[in-house]
Amino acid sequence: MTHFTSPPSSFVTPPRQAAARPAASARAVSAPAFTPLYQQIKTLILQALGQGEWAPGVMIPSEAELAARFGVSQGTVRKAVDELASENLLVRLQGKGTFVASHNDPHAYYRFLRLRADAGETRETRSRALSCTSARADSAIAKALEQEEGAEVVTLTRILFFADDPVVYDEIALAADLFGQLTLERLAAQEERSLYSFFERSFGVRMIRAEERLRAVAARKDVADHLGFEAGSPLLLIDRISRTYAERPVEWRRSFCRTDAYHYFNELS
Amino acid sequence: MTHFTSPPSSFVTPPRQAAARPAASARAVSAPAFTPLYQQIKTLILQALGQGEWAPGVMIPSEAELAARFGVSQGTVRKAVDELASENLLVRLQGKGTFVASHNDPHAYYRFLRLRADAGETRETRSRALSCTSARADSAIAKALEQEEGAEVVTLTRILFFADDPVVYDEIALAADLFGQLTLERLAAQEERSLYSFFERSFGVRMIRAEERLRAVAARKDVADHLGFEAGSPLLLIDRISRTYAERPVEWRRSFCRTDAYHYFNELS
DNA sequence: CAGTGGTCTAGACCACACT
DNA sequence: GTGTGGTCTAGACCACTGA
Repeated sequence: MTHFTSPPSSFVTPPRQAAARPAASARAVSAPAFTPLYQQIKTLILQALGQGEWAPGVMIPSEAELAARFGVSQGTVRKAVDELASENLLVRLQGKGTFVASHNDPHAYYRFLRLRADAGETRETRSRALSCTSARADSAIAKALEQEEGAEVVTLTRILFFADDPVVYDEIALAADLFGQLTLERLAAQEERSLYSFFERSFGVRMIRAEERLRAVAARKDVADHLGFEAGSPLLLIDRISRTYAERPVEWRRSFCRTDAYHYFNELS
Repeated sequence: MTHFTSPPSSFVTPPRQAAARPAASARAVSAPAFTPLYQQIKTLILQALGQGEWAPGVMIPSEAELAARFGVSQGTVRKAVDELASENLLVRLQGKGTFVASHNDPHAYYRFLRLRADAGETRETRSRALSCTSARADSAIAKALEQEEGAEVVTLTRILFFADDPVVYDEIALAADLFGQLTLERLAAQEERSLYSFFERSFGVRMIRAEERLRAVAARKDVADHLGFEAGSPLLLIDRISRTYAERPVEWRRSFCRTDAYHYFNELS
């Protein structure tokens, strides 16, 4: 399909203005706006990803194939894929192909872990699950997961160690429809690099985005005990909401972090 | 200049492989690698920015002009400008032109401020400078600013208010060669939206990147007093190093933040 | 070698903002 | 209307990977 002269294909229907624009009387404000072809392609690829057409870690079709499939030029596919790659949903490897991003990729092991040791490069982490139960969402968790208060969630707690040093205590709540089969046994048995690798491989849920809100708090007694810290000492509290495809929130997490020899690193630009 | 057939121009000298690659014996590992044209263009634009050829906020030449100036196609310039825009060094405005990013732009007022009120959208901030003196860099500040220990720096302290609520206490150290003329009077007199707007307009120094390291600490007595807080209460400590062009670090900053009704917001992807 | 992504060009036309 | 950036195409060739 060419952008200018060919009839719209059944796959992609670029809203050519004359026909696509609603009558002026139908919309008072805010023009319908023009959606570029590459954006539509991006949406189509996103849908394929969301529907699991391509599993995490596998190669997606080549640019030429995608161009043929969607009836656009390779350059247009390229722009769509470029954006998805810059959003960390795809990974391009020259000479090899384009792959679905996965938390099992070595480069992504610590994609969501901003905590670092003050000295040394070591991020040898290990976790110990403490509990895993079914529970009812309180108002904060329900709101975060966009569910009704009292909805069923799976909750778990764990400790994260940096080189055998207990540094983070996590309280996690997961959407029950996706993680209903999670048990402490399965958590203890898994040997993945990160919880998200485990979720991805065992539950087919890929976390693609997250928001964090950080605060300084005084350590609760139980948390302090887990971290070998004194109650009342300052801890970094991180509330995180993680989302999968289509922006669906599926994890709420509250982390308590020791920052006596560790810090949260962030780059601004 | 065409990529394939024309001789190299004096502006851009793409390292064509046959001639440019050093003899195998000269390098043991790690090939010299190929540098794309658009990368070279990007570097040239970056140099022009660093040398102040275009002031912050002004429009840079159109893509067609830049293409002519550098002897490449418009598409190549476009790719270079695209990347600089995605790094927040340039701002593209369809129909208007491409502009040098500035901390005076409304959309950039809070570019480096990740602190938000828990409730409400208001980020009406105001600051009060407390002190401004010349000092010697201690080892931490010297290291951050890539100077010798004991080098002269300008130090200042201030309080940042959110809607008349004192929320952040800042200790700031600045490279003396750039900010030697800064005084408490000038700080008190300035009415810019942010310190970086002020630095940009009055000292010609544009902050383009920063790194932050966050920790939870117990409030020092003096800091607590400034924030109307109790000494020993948990505060969020943020160490920031800000850089101008060519990655040069020019500001070290330590912020103590109340997080009782505010939080540090971050997005992960 | 073939297949992948990566670069570069040239040209046409669209969307948007001014004047 | 003119000028700006934005989209799209078609085609050529380069760089890298792995069989």
